[in-house]
Amino acid sequence: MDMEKTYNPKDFEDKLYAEWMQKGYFRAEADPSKIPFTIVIPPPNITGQLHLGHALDNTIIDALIRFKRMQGYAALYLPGCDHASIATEVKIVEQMKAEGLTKKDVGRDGFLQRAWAWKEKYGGRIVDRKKKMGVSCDWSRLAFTMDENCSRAVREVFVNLYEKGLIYRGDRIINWCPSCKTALSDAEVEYSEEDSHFWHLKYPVKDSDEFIVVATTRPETMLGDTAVAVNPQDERYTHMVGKTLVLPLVGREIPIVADAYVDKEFGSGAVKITPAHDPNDFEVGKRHSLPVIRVMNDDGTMNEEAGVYCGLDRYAAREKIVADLKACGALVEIEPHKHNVGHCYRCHSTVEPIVSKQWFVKMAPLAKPAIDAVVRNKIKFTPDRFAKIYFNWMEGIRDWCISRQLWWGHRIPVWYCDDCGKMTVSKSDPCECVHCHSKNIRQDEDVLDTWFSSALWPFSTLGYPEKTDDFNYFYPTDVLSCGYDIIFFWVARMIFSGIEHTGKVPFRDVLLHGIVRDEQGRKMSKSLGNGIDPLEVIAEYGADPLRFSLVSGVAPGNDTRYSKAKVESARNFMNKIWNASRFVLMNCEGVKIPPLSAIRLSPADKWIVSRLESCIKEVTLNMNKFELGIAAGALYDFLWSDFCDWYIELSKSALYGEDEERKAATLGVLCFVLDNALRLLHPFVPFITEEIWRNIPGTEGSIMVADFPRYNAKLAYKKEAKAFAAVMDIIKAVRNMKTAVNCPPSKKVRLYVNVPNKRIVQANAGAIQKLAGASEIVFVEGGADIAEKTMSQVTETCTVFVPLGELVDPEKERARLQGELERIMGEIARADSKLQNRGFIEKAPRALVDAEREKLEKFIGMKEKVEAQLRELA
RNA sequence: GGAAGUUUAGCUCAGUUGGGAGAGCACCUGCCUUACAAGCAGGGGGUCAUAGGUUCGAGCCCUAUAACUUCCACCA
Repeated sequence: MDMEKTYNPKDFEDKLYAEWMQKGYFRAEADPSKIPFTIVIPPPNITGQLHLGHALDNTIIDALIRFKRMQGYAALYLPGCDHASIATEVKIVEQMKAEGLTKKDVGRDGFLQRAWAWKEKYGGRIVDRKKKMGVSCDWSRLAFTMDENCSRAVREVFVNLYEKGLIYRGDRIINWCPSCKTALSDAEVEYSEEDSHFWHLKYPVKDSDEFIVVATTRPETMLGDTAVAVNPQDERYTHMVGKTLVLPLVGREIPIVADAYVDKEFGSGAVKITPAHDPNDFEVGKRHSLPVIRVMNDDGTMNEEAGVYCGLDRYAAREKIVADLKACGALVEIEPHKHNVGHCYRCHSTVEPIVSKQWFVKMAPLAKPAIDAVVRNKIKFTPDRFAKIYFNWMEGIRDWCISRQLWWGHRIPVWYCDDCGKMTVSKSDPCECVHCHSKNIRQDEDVLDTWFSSALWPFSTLGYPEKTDDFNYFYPTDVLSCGYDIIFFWVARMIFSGIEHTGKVPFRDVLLHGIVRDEQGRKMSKSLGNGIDPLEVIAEYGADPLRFSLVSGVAPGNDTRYSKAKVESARNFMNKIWNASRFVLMNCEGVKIPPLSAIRLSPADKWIVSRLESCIKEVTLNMNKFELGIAAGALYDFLWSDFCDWYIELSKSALYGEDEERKAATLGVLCFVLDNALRLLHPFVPFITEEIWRNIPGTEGSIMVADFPRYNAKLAYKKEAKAFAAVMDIIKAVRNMKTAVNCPPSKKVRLYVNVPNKRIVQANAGAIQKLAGASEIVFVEGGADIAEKTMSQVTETCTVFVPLGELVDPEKERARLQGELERIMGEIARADSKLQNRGFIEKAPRALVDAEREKLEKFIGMKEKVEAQLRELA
């Protein structure tokens, strides 16, 4: 095999992806002989740029999918994208604005044409770009929230909910975005604290000198006041309840009402009531049958009810009203005040609570089973602390406003009859009113909240409402992975929707990850300009390094920081694997490689095989626990330290030796370990593992569909691995001593070794000579039987002596040994104090106490040996 | 107002039923050792935020405090 000296992902990533596609490896079939494993993608917006959040999510999901696929599951990673009603509509409006056009100019059909054109152009692009990440999505099932099937599911669900009385239409206070000119759900409002004021206003009592002071943060809403409320227990005001106030500027007569909602202690204890523009006031208004006077238009300007202020923008009106109030003496005080202001999550305009006729989903009956499902562990959150957040939201949930005054989206399947005035709610487009059979029917102008269709994603993409084979086989899905920032928008709504419409929970596990932040820990955002385009990272470093860097060091639910240094470190790891493989494969040329079962394993072989098995165990365990960061870390350590730094180096004496059988055996072990390691690693870094794996002698086909390694207890070789430590200790000791005296590593030295297990040292003499830079190894029983002056190192398994020669200063060596002695004395003191502790002896597990005794003995032995060395030097 | 998370080496972070503090990067020293300088070998560096408690034993469990971050609520 011809391998370049450095890892160059460009040479093979695209090529391999095309090949996987062509071979159909991503396709998941409803195969009764297999167990299904399904993950649906969190559908990206068709407006969106691919960002690192997607990259993280894609990597996590793809790693899980590839892991399960290799384990023999029918693994389906279902891709798609979201029409993103508001976000897309905003983009199209911007696009038209650039051409000097408005929605009105192009009309609904013209607008939708543009939106679909946008979807064709960009929707495909964002999904396609994910291919660069190496994700093994089943592209034959690519879904879109507005495609035929998803739209059918939306209608089905809407009508069913309506018929059950769980969808209703009514006048409620909703969050209104004056810029997007649509209603928003509670979840779509983001609050942030802003510096503002309390304006204290004086409302005079009719035909009296008395007055009441109220305070407001939105003085312009006073035009819509229809009462002032006080607490019924508040003695300051009891005598005034029932009296009439005259609203300044407007002159409207409004009552003083008593309502327990008012907090006596807060402010003046009197609250102006504006039922049309405040949710609490709306409730108060209902209780007291107050008129609802809306003073604002949909675009945030004041309407005819505002009288002289009509036509002014809400903020201009505020200024003028404050000035006028001041002029007429009604303004008592302006007090600085910080308060939380709601903003549209798409355009960030300040939202206005406004009374409006909208469609709602009644949440209480849906929330209950959705809570139960998590309580009874039918759905498990990872990390489980997010279950609490979920409960908290679900338990306090209010009805969901689902109608949007937009054009791009699923149009509400309700038709109004111009003749009888009744509604027809239908899964298919009706041609007449179901009540009076009139043909004069008009469909509701509004569309549904984007999240209404996203909520159905795990089943609408699998064929629902039809009971298709796919639906029966792949649903419920297994894991839902996404960022914790969309628990409310998406996860919670999928849970109650799945339960309500399919009778089953939509997934068994919710795996949440954090946000990918920039190097300084800031959120990546357009305004900061600190966003990173994954495609640029891939172009520079490759997809595998990006994937590995994203996944290493992450824990579920935790935010993670992106840095170039991390990607570089991952790239270096890829390069390391590349070169280790190059080394193995180069040496394999022209050699018949025996299978592991035909090899008589050397101690070193058993050691690395043992390490491999424990790595398999750890990786598998952690993948199952969704601890991808730990699994990736275990692989990094195994491959770099155990395999490259130790085993490959150890293997060289055999590979460059004369013994052909041993050489072939060593290559057999190298290939065995490399093969397994690559398969373990494949879910994280699919490209490089595939590129190398298929060149390993004995492998066939694609690593994508190879078996994931299984732990084999017969290959654990625990005892042998432990014994092998003596060999490694000798090598480490010699290196250590050489460094301590500035002796070049390449300088060959004679070794004297005192070790109980001579056999294992003898068997690895070649490797020791090579790795430690030794000329010969002489076994001794102690320092005394060596004829020359030496320096020495005592390890847990052996004592190693190296002749001092002329290079070394005996004084320095004495100092070094003295330091060593102190360290050992410290260990003895630590172990001894533990063993002197009656509580420890009596209460700690027996094995632990025994281990501690063993350590103590060992250290005492080491101490004696070091002291002997010091005497020798004297 | 309620809740959650974080606090461990200079930096970024691991630390899986409590049992001798870890990695990467950075730093220092020495190496072009025939896979790899995107490398090899060796090394320095941490009262695990603070204060109590439980325990024979606490980075880990409990309580309180502090700082930072986030989510929810929205008393005008």
